Amino acid sequence: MEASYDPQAVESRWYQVWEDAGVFRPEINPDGKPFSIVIPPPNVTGVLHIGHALNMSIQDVIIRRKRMQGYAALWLPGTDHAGIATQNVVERDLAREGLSRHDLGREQFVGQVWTWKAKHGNRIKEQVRRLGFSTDWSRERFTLDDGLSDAVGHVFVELYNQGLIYRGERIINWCPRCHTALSEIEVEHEDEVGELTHIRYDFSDGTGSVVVATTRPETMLGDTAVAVHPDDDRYKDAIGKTVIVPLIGREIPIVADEGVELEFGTGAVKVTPAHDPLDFEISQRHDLPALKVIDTEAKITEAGGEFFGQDRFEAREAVHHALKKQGYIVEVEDHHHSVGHCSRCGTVVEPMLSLQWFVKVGPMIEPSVAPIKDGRARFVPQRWENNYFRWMENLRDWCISRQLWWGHRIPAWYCNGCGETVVSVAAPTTCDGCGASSFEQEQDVLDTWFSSQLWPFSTMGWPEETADLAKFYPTNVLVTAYDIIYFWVARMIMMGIHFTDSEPFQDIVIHGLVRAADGRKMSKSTGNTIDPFDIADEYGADALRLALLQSAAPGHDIPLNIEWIDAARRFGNKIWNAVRFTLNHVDAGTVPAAGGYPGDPEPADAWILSRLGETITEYDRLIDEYRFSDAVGLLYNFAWSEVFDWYLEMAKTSLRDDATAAATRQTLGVVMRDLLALFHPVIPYVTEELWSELVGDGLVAAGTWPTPVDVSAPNGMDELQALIVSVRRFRAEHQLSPKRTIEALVDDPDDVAADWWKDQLAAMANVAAVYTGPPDVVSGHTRLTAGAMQVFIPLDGLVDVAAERPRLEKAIAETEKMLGRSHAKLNNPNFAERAPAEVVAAEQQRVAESSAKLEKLRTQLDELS
RNA sequence: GGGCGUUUAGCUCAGUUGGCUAGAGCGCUUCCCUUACAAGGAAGAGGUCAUCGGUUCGAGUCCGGUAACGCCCA
Repeated sequence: MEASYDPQAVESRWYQVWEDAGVFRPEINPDGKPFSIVIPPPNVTGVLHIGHALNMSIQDVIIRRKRMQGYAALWLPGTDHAGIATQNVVERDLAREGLSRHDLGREQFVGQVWTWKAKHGNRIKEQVRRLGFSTDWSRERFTLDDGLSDAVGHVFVELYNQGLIYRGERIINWCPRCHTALSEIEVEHEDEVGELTHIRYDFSDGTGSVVVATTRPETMLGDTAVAVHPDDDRYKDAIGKTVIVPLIGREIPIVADEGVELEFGTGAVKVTPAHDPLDFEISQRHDLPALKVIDTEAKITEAGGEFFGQDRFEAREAVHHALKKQGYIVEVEDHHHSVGHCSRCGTVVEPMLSLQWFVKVGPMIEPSVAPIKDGRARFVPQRWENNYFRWMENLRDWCISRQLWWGHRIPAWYCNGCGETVVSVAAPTTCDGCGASSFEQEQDVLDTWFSSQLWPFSTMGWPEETADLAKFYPTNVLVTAYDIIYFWVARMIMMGIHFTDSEPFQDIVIHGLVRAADGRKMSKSTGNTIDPFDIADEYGADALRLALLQSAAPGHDIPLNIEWIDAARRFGNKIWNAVRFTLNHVDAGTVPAAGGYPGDPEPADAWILSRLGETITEYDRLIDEYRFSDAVGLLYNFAWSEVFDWYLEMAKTSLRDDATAAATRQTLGVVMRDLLALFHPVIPYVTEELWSELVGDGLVAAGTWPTPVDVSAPNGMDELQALIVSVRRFRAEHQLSPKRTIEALVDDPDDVAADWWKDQLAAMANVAAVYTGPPDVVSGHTRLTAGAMQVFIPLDGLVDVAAERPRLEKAIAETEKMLGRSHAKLNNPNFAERAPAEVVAAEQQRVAESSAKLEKLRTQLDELS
């Protein structure tokens, strides 16, 4: 083995081995209980970012452990087709050649996208492998696969037949750049400072005017009413009158509607039904016409008169200018409001009246909330369920049609004879209405989320009743960041309940977003992204995974600091070297893959085995509770602070003695082996490599999960460790070289430690101890205590007696303070009365210990002089 | 405007049934190249747990108010 750990060499070696051995297929544990996770499918156009790395690191910990525990564990990978994003990418390529998708035509364009996907779609797959994630590639899925597409068609037709999908004219969010409708959640709202323009609309009878306030003056071109609140005294008399739209000259009514906010602006609002959702609702209630003044290019339509053809923002200026010139502008004030942007391209979305397909969500809300309410499925951490409930309660019908070519084409046909709409998976042959046999298929495709909402079951073959579906659905866990609870999680629950009569997963594990070290969101535009593959190349995939998991406190964002990754990398080197040390004493490949604990361990061996058992129990508990940060922290500290810093050092002493070496060699081997197994789900590469050195039999990836060892710690270990630390501290305070052996007398009146620790004290603190009991004359010694045990160090010739004084005085002061605190507690009658007995007992114990210590310290101070 | 979250060591963060003498990593100080590891070891300094009030024998932890910051929704 190399003296230091080289992640690159190790991490390129193992993935293929795992795959070839079929480790990632549930079939490796044919008799195991099924356990399944479906991956949140990344976007096929994309590259994995550090958020994916976190998301998948968590899933890998869960699934690798379950696999080692003997479950038939399935982690199903795949990607989604990301309608807009993918189409955009290919269109961009075309644009470079001066072409648009319309030059190619639909069929050829879609072919081109498939070609692109074949060429670049494997990138993600390679990245997933690079980071060591143990997905079952034999079950990889893509949302546009035949099977998944069948599921989409089936669901669309069913929902349509159940009256839960309809086509209608509604206000939708239109992206003028992507040229498609967007759903509410594809719109990102950003606070912006705009202007609230107050415009005067004169009554047509010349008796006065009302002033309306708007953030979008250009939409006035499409006004078909002015609305006020029915309870607004200011406008009581105006209701029923008509006003003239400035610049346009159209006469429009003033209506009373409860939807108007009394406090906003002047209390009177202009109503533009074709370009504002609220206005559209008002128009429905008052039977007002909707007039489109902005087209799909975000340009003013002919209805906009002299502004025809202008871009909407240009028109805003122009309209404002014209109004001002003609004296209609009463006031302009700064105004903070939120403006919707296309989540894909950042363009300001245009609310627009449009004929689209919608899912009627109302009837599905209650059934989707129920499983969370009654605990059949749960969010971890639980607080996310509130967000879920709130969102579900406010759910509006979901616009699912997209004016794209890349995606599932809507299975609706329009009869060329009578215009009848036929919804069916296969193209209809004859029209029921008119008997015609010529149909035109709907041009639009479905929102990508429409297919990914089926992911947990469509990937397993649904609606076919496949073996996988029977065995692995519903899945056990879903792991995702909180930002797509609405987009995705809620819809999967909705569809899972509706179509499979089962919640698609039991535990919904929500994690945070990985942010830049300064806490800001990572984004390409601010240029503060960290590429997980750069990290993997420089520090190793294991280091990245370890750092992410250590930081992954449930549901909280993670500011990613490169120092953490560096620390994680150093851990790899540390465990590497610990195994290297082990192999100096244990023959390579001789440690059994499981079991093999010594029957008669030496004291230090017994101690570490007992601590190992406790650690396993706690580690299991924390992972079962999805507290990955705590779990990994626990194991990390156990490995480094206890196994490496204490046990390996104590083992050296035992290994030198033929009488004790055998048990320690055995312990060393199994403890290191179990550590590798426990760490494997977190840092799979280095542990697999070290396993191959140490165990030489099978793969840890297909190994057995350790179970707690039934061994008790020997008496006296705590005291021994405390004494060693005390001696080292004494040495440091008095600048005594570690090489200088300290002579000491040791007293162990209760015989807590027998005499096994004497060699340890010598090796770990360079103390030549004589085990005698206290010296005849204690004066001139300093005394280090731990419990009942004491070490007497003669100061003569070692340190100036006076130099010990400050140390003792400080220790006395600290002990007095502690004693005082304990006394105060115990003197409080309520404490003794109301606190649990064990707490009181512990406090009394503490008093006893502190008193004894204090007494010794005081005696010692006297003895110095 | 509504909701949620955060505020703990110089920095970034843990701290889940209230018992803490409050932890980790990095940074800092001192010593040590001891044959697993200097990508290391040993010892140490550093915190009135944002703030005010309440509940309790006991509050970083529970409740209420305030402030600052962040996120989501309107």
